[in-house]
Amino acid sequence: MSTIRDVARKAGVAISTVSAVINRSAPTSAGVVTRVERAVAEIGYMPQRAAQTLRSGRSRVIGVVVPDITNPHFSALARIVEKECLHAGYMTFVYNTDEDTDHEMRILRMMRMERVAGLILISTRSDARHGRRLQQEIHVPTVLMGSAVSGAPYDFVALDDVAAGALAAEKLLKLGHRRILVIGGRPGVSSHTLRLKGCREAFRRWGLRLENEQIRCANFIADEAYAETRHAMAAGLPPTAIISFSNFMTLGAIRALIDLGLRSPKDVSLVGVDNLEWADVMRLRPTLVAQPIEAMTRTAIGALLESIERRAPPEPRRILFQPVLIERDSCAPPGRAVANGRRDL
Amino acid sequence: MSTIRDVARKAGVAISTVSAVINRSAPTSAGVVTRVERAVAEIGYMPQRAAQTLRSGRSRVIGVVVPDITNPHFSALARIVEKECLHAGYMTFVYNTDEDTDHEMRILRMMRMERVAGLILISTRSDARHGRRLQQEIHVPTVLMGSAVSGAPYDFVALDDVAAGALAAEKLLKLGHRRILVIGGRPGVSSHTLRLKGCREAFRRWGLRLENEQIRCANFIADEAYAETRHAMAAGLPPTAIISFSNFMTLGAIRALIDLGLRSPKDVSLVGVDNLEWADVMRLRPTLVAQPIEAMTRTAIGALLESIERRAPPEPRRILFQPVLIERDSCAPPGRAVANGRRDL
DNA sequence: GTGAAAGCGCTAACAG
DNA sequence: CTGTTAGCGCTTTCAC
Repeated sequence: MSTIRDVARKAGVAISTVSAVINRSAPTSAGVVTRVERAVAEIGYMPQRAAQTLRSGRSRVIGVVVPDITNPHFSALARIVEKECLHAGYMTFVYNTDEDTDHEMRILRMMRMERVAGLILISTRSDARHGRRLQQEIHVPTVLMGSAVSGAPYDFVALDDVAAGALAAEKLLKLGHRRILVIGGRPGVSSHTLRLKGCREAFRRWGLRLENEQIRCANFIADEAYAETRHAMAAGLPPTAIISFSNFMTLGAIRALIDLGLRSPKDVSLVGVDNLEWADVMRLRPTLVAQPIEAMTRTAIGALLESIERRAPPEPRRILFQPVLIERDSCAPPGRAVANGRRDL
Repeated sequence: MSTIRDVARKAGVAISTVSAVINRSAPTSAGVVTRVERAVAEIGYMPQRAAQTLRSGRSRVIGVVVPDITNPHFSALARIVEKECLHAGYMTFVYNTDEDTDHEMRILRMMRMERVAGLILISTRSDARHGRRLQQEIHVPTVLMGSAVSGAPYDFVALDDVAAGALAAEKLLKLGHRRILVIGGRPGVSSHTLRLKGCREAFRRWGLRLENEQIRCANFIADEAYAETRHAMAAGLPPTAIISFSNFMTLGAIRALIDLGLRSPKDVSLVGVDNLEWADVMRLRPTLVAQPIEAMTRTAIGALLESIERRAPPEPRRILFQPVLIERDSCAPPGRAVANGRRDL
């Protein structure tokens, strides 16, 4: 593997000139540039990142920490981050927490060892104690996505979760549903808490109350949502409608409904939060509250790169995006079938 | 950020001793070990990877190059690689080629700059010219997955594509289908070519011939498969069955069939290659030829780590896994509906 | 076991 | 613009 010295020798210039040409870090004459570039090409020289990083103290790598890359929501996010970063000359380390806080910490420590230049973090908890641990582990510009963390001084880019919860609940309330089951995520995660808050507020606006018995937490896991749905529908007085707080849980609920031989919206209505790419080929075409994932991610990475470049960390910003209701076939007034021109389930 | 000197000073030992303790690279007494470890903990010391890499010439990072992380097949793969690598003390760089050969080369060059210790590569082409370019760009142990590359001296771990193609075709042929449309991937990619070969062989075994008009390449892209399906089904004499060579293309075909108001297996049968996690909640529950993705990936990463550790690159191996037919509701004899106890479409 | 010392390849500062 | 130089933090000899 050739070094910068070889290039300098070949091009007949000084080492520092080669460095200047490569990094455009000092003015260079056109003639020198071409000579250096030719030498680089001939030798097949590539700067050694480890040496650059060691010497400069900056790493040109951004860490992306997500719950589960297998979830289309996060793989879409990772994809966008990768592209934007590449464009800005950064590479990305993508890691999964599996929604496990200890593992999150372990990954953050690894990221620190790698001296990543910045972090995009979808954290597993939102409490202040977690915020403190985060600050202990993180020493680089960071933007939080998805769920906020109390007291953590980082930019936060996410869906307006209160609005999302409200949108889902309103849709059902308006149709006349009252016995609504909410399949929530995980207590302690702001996206769960705030969506729930949105639901509660919607109920209140209708002069109603969302009772605790109507809320079941499925930890954002499809199988748990499946179990909760089956259990709820088997009860003496089953819900007439279901709200699910995430894509995988919506899928779990759909599977449960199908396995029970229930139809939607005839037997039960359903609204899920998060987009589902192939919703329209499903037996039960769910009405969904979608997030503008691309815009959100671009904004996040933009904010991150900005705070990396000008090294002074600013006042933490909170940037919220509005959810969009995408209507399909899973909602109708309770207790009767609907004829909307589409066959359902 | 503290350095190894700080630790040495704090623990009252030599720098080289600290290094020996951390890397277990030389015998050390128990007393020294505890003293060093306490010092590390107290200071919060973390070795700087860039310095380790620079000095040792080894990087502890493995590059993973996939077509599209958004495809569940590849995100599952990435997940498994990440976990296995972490276990072995490696990190992973995951990058998307977007099925673009130039971009693949660009990524490989980046990987080289990063001095990755090894590569898991799902390449975009299989021809010998590509094999030569690969060898120019790659200078580390590598294992190819998914599609082979002619003349490239790397281990290859994949599905037995000929068997997969044959399995799909046999299933349909056995039911009596003759007008079968094959929605292929991309010419020049071995997974496409070999699956096609499998189909051809199956036809031959039945004394039939798969005509070129029956084959349409959709480049592994859902939208193109959608278009091909719509087009084929609108023809004067539409196919009675469809074979799709990848998960996204199967989804595209399903969407097309649904949009056309066609039912499966009543109007047309369908077999797809690749698993589809949520196949059972789809309007059209497709029979699929599945790959044992987890076993394949574990094998690949095992082979890679092995050739990284003992540095002599061995004879390239080819390890093939057998496909498994997962039957659902999308297959029946041509020209008549089937009553199998499940409602379809 | 210890301590000293030589770089890995690069950047950045400096005097010419 | 050039050439020289001093490290960045670590691993790895080597003599003790």
